[in-house]
Amino acid sequence: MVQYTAARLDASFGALADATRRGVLEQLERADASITQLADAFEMTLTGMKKHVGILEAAGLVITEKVGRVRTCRLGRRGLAEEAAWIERRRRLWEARFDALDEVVEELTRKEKARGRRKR
Amino acid sequence: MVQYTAARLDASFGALADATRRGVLEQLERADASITQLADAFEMTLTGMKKHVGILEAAGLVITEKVGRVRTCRLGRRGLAEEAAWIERRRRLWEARFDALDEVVEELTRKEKARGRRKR
DNA sequence: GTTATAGTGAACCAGATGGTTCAGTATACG
DNA sequence: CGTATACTGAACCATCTGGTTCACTATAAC
Repeated sequence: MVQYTAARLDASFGALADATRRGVLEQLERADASITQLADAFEMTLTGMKKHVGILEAAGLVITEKVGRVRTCRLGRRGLAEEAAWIERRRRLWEARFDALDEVVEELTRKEKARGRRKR
Repeated sequence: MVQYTAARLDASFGALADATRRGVLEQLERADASITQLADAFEMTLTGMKKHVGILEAAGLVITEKVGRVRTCRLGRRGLAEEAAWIERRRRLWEARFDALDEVVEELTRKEKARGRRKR
């Protein structure tokens, strides 16, 4: 699952659109953790935290493994490559667009000044 | 508004978690557009599209200006800098974490092989 | 074998989301 | 002036979200 780009971006941006889930990811950067540990860290019920982990897992950002009665969560190896690529693409194109706009503004300003010199 | 990081990331990742809204951004990369044009392009009611634009605007990704009866939408200058930074940070830290893990695995593999040589 | 721990699943809740329709208002056009 | 266009706002709808509680299962620990 989480394979076609549009659905994948829906899932992962959706997963990132929540401060608790972003916090969980940052937590897992430091160390793998059980559901209980995460629930404690974010002052939430086990059930609530399990839902968050489920969303992160469905988005492919986290993987979990249950050993005995403990489910350990760790960062998914897939990471955020696709998301980063999408955003970077936007940034590059937007900047190009803004630069073009800036030129127009500059041009107008130059003409305005020239007109000012002539008229005033 | 859209100023403090956590709330800003909530808003912008939330805005990006929808294919229509991502599509609108890509559309605006090519040219500014009115609500009507966007609604047509995405086969949606005016009202529906206005809501999407509202969400993008609240996230600071789009700015709009109404002249006469037409509201023109364009890309917001703020762009996706903060979002890109957050994601890139994650990527760098995750890679470091995976590299560390890889070393452990490699170490174990090496030991395993050495043991194999001795015993077999 | 009893008890404590870790997680799971179902059901519920209030509020958000993604859409619609319908009834306006404001502006442009002839 | 009268009509068409472009948007706006309110209300409604089904579904999803983020959270809870409660009842249950599976595993550890004594």
